[in-house]
Amino acid sequence: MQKFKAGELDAVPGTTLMMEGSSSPHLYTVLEGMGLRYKTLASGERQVVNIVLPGDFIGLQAGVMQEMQHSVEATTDMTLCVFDRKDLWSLFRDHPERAYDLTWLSAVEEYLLGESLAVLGHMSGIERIATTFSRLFARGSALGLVTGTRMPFPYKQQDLADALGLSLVHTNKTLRQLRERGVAAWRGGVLEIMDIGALHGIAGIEEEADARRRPLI
Amino acid sequence: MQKFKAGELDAVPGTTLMMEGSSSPHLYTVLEGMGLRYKTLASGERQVVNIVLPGDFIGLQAGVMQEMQHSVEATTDMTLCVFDRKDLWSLFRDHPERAYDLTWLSAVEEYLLGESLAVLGHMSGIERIATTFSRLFARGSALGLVTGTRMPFPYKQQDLADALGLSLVHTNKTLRQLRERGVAAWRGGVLEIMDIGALHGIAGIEEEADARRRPLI
DNA sequence: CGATCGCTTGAGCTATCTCAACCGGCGTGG
DNA sequence: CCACGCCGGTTGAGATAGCTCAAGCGATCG
Repeated sequence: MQKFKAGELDAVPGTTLMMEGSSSPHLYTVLEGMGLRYKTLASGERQVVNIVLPGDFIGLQAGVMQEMQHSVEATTDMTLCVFDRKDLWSLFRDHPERAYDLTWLSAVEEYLLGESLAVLGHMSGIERIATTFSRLFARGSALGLVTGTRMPFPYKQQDLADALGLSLVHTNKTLRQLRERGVAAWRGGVLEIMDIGALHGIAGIEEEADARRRPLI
Repeated sequence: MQKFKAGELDAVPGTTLMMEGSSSPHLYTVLEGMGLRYKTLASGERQVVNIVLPGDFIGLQAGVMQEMQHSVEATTDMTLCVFDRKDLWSLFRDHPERAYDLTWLSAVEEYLLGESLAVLGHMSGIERIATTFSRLFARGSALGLVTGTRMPFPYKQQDLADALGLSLVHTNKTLRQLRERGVAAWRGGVLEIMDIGALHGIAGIEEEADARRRPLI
């Protein structure tokens, strides 16, 4: 995509990269850092749609639709690769293989959202957290963010609560349970998986290893 | 897309058009009828991801990823326009404007899933149902499915429950509430909106039409 | 006519919510 | 350098939305 790259952007924690309802002139690829993608509801509450990690593409919606339907915010310092939105069409015209990749990304995104939907729709608090930790850890592994049993997870409990549709209080108490049971501990921005078998057990993952799942990312 | 059309397919109620985990040789556009898109969870429960209406595209995931991550089933008789999966790449190569449309569709899909996520994450039972009815009615209007205050909605209560992450019993009791309050009644496969204002009120839609779309600072 | 299916309703149970308070660390201003 | 205020996290207690179990009902079908 070199010829589409318009520059690089450094963002500090708290920066809003995309605003719900607006139409950004830029699209981004995350090179470094972590963020959050979220929607703000009529009630003022926040639904975290997903966690943004390196490699993620930001702004496809704004690219093909009129405007973004969610906001994106930097949680840590981030480095982003910037593209011009207006180049998007020429990418489709001149680089079909790139366009194909983009659509693939979008399909993966859709897949992940479907998974999340199932988590919110059918799981208890502790199952939601365990599932989230498990998937996050897998993603983190693929990205080389994992060191031994730990990976950075620089969010607030409120962020996780908003992602999982749980109250802050209940999230906190459930995290404590996982900690006391020796399954996983999340403190000081670091997630430590102490017993991945137990974690999968809680998450309802039947340890089928690779029988079924192909690496998506 | 004429030149990609490979044929038409008629499906009877209950037909599985796409199977989770499989890789279909065909993609479809819905010409007529209604269906359901759903995931089956490890626990055997079902998460309805969304409702399939005429105009919807089915199978993009199978097209660009290895396999489908959800199943699609016909609820009523359906007529579908069939495409060959192997033509997908040539579409990107030779018809960028079509490829662009496809990506647009995918982005819209992602948007809808994000909305659903917010519904499951932050709304009470009655709010979920009201929101769903409201959105459905809007979609139905655009498709010309609405006659006066009614539109066909040929599903089971269990389907709605599986979509909204509620138990069947609670769904039933909540539907009764809406009926008794004179807001909406769903019987015999027909959804009737009796008081759309009240419906929006419950759904938390503030009737501001277009005023809302500019919270830019 | 029995069986099945979708819908309805009742009753009790509990996961999760809300309200409320407190605690430790950190940054800022006096 | 201290004191204060704020933020994120922690904990307790009471309230409740929604769950599960269980039973009954009417229509449709073979």
